[in-house]
Amino acid sequence: MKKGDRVTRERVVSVAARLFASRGFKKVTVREICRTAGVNVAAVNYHFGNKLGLYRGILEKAVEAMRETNEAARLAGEGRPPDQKLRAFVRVYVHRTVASRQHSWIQSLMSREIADRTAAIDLVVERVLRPRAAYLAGIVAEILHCASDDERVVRAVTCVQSQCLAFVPNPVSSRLHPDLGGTPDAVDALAEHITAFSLAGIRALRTGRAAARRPRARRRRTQGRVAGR
Amino acid sequence: MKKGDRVTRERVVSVAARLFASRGFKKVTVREICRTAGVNVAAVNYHFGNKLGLYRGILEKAVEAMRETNEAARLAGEGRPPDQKLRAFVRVYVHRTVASRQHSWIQSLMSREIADRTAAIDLVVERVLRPRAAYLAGIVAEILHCASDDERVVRAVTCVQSQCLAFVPNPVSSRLHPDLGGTPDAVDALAEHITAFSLAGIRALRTGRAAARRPRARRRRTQGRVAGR
DNA sequence: TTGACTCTCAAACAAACGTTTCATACAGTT
DNA sequence: AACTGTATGAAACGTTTGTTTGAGAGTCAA
Repeated sequence: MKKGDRVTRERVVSVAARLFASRGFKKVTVREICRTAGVNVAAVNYHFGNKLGLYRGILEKAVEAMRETNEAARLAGEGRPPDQKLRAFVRVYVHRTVASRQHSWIQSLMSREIADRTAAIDLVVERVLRPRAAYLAGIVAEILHCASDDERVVRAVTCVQSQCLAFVPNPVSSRLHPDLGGTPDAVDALAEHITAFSLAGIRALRTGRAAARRPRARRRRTQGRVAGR
Repeated sequence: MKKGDRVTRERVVSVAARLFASRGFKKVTVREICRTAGVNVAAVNYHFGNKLGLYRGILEKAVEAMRETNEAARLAGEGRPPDQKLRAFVRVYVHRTVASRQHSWIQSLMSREIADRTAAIDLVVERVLRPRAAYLAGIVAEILHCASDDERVVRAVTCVQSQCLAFVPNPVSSRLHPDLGGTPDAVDALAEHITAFSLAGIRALRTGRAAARRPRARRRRTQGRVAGR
């Protein structure tokens, strides 16, 4: 039997992406991929050289999708004041990563890649994360009226990104909270929450007003407990 | 040759904890653990039943250490006003997770567990994460003058926790930023940053002041971009 | 000394793994 | 019809995997 010229190849990619995302590179076997896809075991080696070649192909596909998300989130706020840029970015980003079933496998794959560093994590950093961080740093710097490489900016960007990622569904979050609700309105509310929280946090860094009502005096009293183990 | 009564067992645990944390359950072989520990291959099966038994033992050790961190972070702020409680919690927590070389393997193991859900992730959720979330929820609810199960509280707690975790060193963060500096002063500054950022964010949820200058009008204009792919 | 018990060791086991092989089937070209 | 290049199939390959085995070394008590 012959399936067609590229049918097998795409079937394998589709199945493998889902399986790699949910269980990782090592735990998924070539046999399982091929059985699920309904193709022969040799298909992977024929079309992709070997198992790692298949994984790399999927990783590149994920990177491309993430780049598109970056671009869309950037365009959504183009020409607006910085706080609106941030709001637009968070909104698009959260919609895609938290809500979209279409992109959920990417987040799983990435969280695994961070822990496993199986293959080229550098590709993800250079083509996705660094540009994204740079864009957000520009926004934050504008709000704070300071340079993009200011220590406060770098930290604030990390905080904003971490908050967006904190709400992507995973085995832990689904166990901690009943359900976050995937309806567009709920996601909008979530995005607005993150934006409001972050904007207030960023602005607090301007004067350090909320930072320390009792700036230094407390420190010595709690210090002893930290080292305890 | 005989090493001693419990020497082998502890050597295996020590080596395996490090290896599992850095490369995951499936990728680490029993042979490698035993070779590194300088013991026989059969030692794992003799002392722990099988490979999974060894892994579970290590996981329980990690859970116990995390519970201690929770406790220490809670005690550090006992009897203080809520914002000081939060500050104390973040300070202890960040010191242990971000700076301490002693606890770094735990974070690696957990981030892997979230992605892999190899074994009892429920144990971690029930005994560590849920109590921690509940404690933080109490603090936030006190600041916001509302119930602990308010939607804003749940979200704010998630945001605070995500910010703390965002600064634990991992392959991505070390590639994005040159170095966060592990000196106690730098960690103190980081903890203070997170606290200031979070407190401002939480307080912004009281009135929704910073939340939406242009509450709803913008939504329709950006909506089209979200779905784009 | 004897016996029971705990622990370690080298060797081997069966299963699962990624990969290779080779025959064969199809489509397009000459 | 004959040839060529591409794709698929069933079977097998050599390795690595977690685990088991059985002999033996060490310790303690009687």
